[in-house]
Amino acid sequence: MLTRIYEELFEYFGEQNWWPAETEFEVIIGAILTQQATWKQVEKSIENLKKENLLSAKNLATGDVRHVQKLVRSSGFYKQKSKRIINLSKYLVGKYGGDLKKFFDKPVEELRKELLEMNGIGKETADSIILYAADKLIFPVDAYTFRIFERIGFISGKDYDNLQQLVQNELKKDLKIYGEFHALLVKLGKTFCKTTPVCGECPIKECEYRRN
DNA sequence: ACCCAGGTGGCCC
DNA sequence: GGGCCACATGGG
Repeated sequence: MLTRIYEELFEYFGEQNWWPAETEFEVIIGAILTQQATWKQVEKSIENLKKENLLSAKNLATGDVRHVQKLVRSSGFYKQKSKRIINLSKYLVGKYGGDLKKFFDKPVEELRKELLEMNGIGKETADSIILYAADKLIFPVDAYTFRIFERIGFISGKDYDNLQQLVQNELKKDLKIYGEFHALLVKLGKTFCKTTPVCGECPIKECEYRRN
């Protein structure tokens, strides 16, 4: 069933090519900045950081908090987010010399646990980083994914690990497919499956919501 | 003017 | 373990 939905989405929306970033570090920063914010807002912040040459763990680790606050302001929650990306950078420099290859070089579960210990990194952010930056097989679940699968009638309630398992058990274990599926669900959510639904041209035929 | 966005952490029960 | 709430800018 999920594979079928994946194919419907891919056919309707086309390839999404996530994550939009030039470097692995940029994926990490973007993943934190985009929490409860739109990608448009994050793009501005990323651009600002890039101009100031702050998109590397070593440089950001020594960045001035007030300065970084101004640069990421557009992403919202800018005080906590600036503190968090600087702290994370310090950690990466302190423990891995800022070398992400070393940071990522461990089993998925170990990497996930390490990420979740960081302040400001929860399950979705951790899993996004693991999938899109570390290139390891794990499926990120976000608010759209919950909403869509709930309306389809596939789940009830918001159990992250449960939904993640459901997807991972059914979907072909392939990095490209995991990455595309997550991106396509976000695309679907933004387009048709908003808080107040606009089902109209939605490509998901098996959705319970439109039948009722 | 209100609602929402590619969440997370803290506090309460 | 679940149910609130603060965190904040910017677009519809």
